Amino acid sequence: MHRNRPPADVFEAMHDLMHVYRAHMVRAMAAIQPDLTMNEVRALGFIGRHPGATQKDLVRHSGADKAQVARMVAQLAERGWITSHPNPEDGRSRILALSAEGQALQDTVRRLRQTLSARLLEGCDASTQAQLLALLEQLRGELDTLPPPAAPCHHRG
Amino acid sequence: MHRNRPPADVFEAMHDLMHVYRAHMVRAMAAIQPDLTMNEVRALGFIGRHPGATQKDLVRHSGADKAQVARMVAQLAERGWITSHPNPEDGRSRILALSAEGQALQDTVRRLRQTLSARLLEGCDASTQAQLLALLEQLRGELDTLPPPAAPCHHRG
DNA sequence: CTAAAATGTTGACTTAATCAACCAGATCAT
DNA sequence: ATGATCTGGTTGATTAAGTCAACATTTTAG
Repeated sequence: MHRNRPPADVFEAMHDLMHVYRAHMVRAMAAIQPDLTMNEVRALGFIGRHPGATQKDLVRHSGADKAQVARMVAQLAERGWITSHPNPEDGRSRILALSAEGQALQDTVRRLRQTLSARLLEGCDASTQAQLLALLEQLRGELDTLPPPAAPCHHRG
Repeated sequence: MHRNRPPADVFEAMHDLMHVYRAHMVRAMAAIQPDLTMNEVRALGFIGRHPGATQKDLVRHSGADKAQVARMVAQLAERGWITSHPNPEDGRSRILALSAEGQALQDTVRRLRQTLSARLLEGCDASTQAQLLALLEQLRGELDTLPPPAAPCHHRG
């Protein structure tokens, strides 16, 4: 058991890697902000990366149900991490943005993640790192060109 | 919105990629076996890859609660995907293995995953693919050397 | 103007995950 | 051996997460 034989394909390897990475992040996050889910961290990241985004965008990106996103957003706003202003261009939707505290937290998370990834990649030279990153983005680009799935995904990640 | 600016670090890129990949897999799996969770698929994969594994091994690998693993295993056995024989070397534990149906399903899943990954990687030459795979495994190896997290992770993957 | 679609919100419900107590088989100390 | 302790596994209760359907409001199409 626990033979750790090499995985058969890229996704299996990546999945395993993400699993371990996730565990590390969860642990580190728990030390900083215990009452913050990984989903919430991810939502904060998206909002920070996409200023002016609306809830619908978050729904599309996260793949989660819109009801669930609504609740998460409400809670994040209630806890002061994000703001949610009405959209002047569309009376139905609301524009999301990080609050100052949310921005600070987001910076902390990003620093944490970069520290972890730097620690991982310190064995590789710069060109290998760059190649890996480029490759990952290329892969995602190709995945996006494939017919998108109709069913909502469970995500968690 | 949906600017898709390049992610800042490897994990963000990998996370996004895994997200899209996962959605594809979920969709494909739903067409084959609608009543099968990704967690269950992953458990089947682990059992298939680690013959003679016990529930404890699955707990350690998946990071899920042992109660949850017990329930999942029970359900998988009830549905005929796996068998669960008593361990002759330890009266408490039970040895897990794929049934014939489970093995067949596992093969289907593996083929599916490999098709998807092949489709993704067809743009890369063989050496790049090999390098990516090696890099991923190296990264996981390094992650494993870091102090393991105490808290159980939510996984979903 | 009306009909249909889109965005969010809410409530009821199902599923997954967590926690704690527990049992039986192993381990260890004496 | 005997009892204390530990381990793998099971069960029940509780909590969190995710899903589904109905609704209000606004926008868009015809």
